[in-house]
Amino acid sequence: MQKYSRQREAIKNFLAARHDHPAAETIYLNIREEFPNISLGTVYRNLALLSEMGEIRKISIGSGPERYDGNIQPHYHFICKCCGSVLDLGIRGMDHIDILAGQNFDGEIEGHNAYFYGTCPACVAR
Amino acid sequence: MQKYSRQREAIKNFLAARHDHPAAETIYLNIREEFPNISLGTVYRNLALLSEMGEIRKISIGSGPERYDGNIQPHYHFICKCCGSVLDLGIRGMDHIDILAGQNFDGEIEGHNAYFYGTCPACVAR
DNA sequence: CTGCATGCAAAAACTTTGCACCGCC
DNA sequence: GGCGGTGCAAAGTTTTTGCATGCAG
Repeated sequence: MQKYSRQREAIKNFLAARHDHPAAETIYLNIREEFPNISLGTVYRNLALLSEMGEIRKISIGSGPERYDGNIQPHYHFICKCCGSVLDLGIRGMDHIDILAGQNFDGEIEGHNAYFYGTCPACVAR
Repeated sequence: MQKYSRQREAIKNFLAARHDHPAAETIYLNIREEFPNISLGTVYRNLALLSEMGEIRKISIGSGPERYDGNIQPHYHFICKCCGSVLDLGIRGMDHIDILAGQNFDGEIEGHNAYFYGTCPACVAR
């Protein structure tokens, strides 16, 4: 059975309040303001636990450290090639792609991971 | 200017002949049969070069080491949660998703990365 | 009390890099 | 011969893990 932990709670709350998809290191540095003794190991352990429990989402962006998202509603991400930021995209009508993918495939498709890349609004303006 | 290198050629040919999307380590172990003195560093350097030149494709599968694909034709991948194998999927009609993604977004979408996951035919049978 | 969670540090896993030497052009 | 490529090893980056101690149930 799992026990309550203030550290885990703090990590979860921190992620719920952010929308910039921070990496473990960033989370660590921020949580440390509330728990000066917390260790990076604990942050990683709790991020793994929370994402297994489905309370947060782990997102791989192709290079660099993994990012974490407190928003577990289905949505997609956009990665700016220019500044590296990770933005949320609200895309509708993409549920069918699993079916599309399964059409000439004998295995069982459960789902997919996808992200888009390009130049974000801020970098386009610059 | 870039020079010819037998090692790079061998890596490229090796990838062209495989369809299982090997990791750098696997490529290294195999190329070593032809070039017993080749180093892992050289393998990584050439994989980076080849993928920058667009002669091979680097594919991130969410966890573990990066995989490499000698097939540069546009196609998608399927990752088996059971055995970890990476299979090719021939999916048609997914080009529109970049447009879909750009509909409520002010940045510029260049493209996307996506992979599907589930249970592969071999693991379903088992 | 019992056992999961933590802090700390060491280690693992993966990839990159500095440097002297080698070999393509 | 000049310069990019290689081999080797060291180091960098990100993540995991062992262990003694702490704290929730």
